[in-house]
Amino acid sequence: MKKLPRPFYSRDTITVAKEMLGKFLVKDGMIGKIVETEAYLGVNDKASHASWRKRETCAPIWGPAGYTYIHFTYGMYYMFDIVTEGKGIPASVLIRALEPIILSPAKDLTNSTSGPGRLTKAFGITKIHNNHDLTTSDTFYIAKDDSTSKIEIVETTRIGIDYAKEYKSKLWRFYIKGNKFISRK
DNA sequence: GCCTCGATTGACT
DNA sequence: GTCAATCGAGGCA
Repeated sequence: MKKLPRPFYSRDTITVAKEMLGKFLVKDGMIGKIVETEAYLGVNDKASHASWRKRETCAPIWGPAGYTYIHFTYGMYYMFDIVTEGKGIPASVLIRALEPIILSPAKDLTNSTSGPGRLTKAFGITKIHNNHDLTTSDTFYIAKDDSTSKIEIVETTRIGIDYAKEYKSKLWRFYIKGNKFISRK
C-alpha cells in the first residue's frame, strides 16, 4: 500500500473522481476501498457548497489539493470530501461509499460504509478531521495497492442536490460496476 | 433572537 | 411512498 502524493489530487476533478475508485481509505488501522465518488466543481457548479456557502465556511476546498473537507449536515451526519485541483479553485471529490476491508475490531462495526453519512460514522470521521492533509499524515490517508486489476466505471447523476436544477442531470457521480457497497442504485 | 433548510438515513404507513 | 431526527449556517429583524 502506497500513500497517494499531492500531484494525484492536483488534476482535473472528474479525472481524480474516477481514479479514486479502487483506492483505499486508511484511518487508524481501518481500511476501506473507495467504490463510489461524486465530483463537485468550482463556483459555477450550483450543487457545490463553494457556489452558495460563505467562503470561510468551506475554506478547505479553496485551498491546496490533498486536504479534507468535512461537512456536517442534517444535524447528525458528516460528509467526507477530498480537495482537488489547486489553491483558489474550489473543487472537490465527495466519497459516497466504501467497501469495508478492515474495520475497527473494538467497535464491532457492521459493514456500515454504504453511504456518505454512514461511512464517516463507521470510520469515526468528524469535524476535527476537517482541513487535514492526506498526503503528510500517517494515520489518515488514501493509498493504492500494486494490483493491476481493471475497474469498470459507471457514470451517472449526483444524489441529493435537487435544489441545483440545471446541474442535477450532470453525470458527475461515479461508481465501480457491480460492487455491492454502492449507496443507491 | 427566531426561522428555515441541508451533498442523509432509518423507521414507518 | 412519507417523515422525524438534530444542529449549525445564513437570512432577517
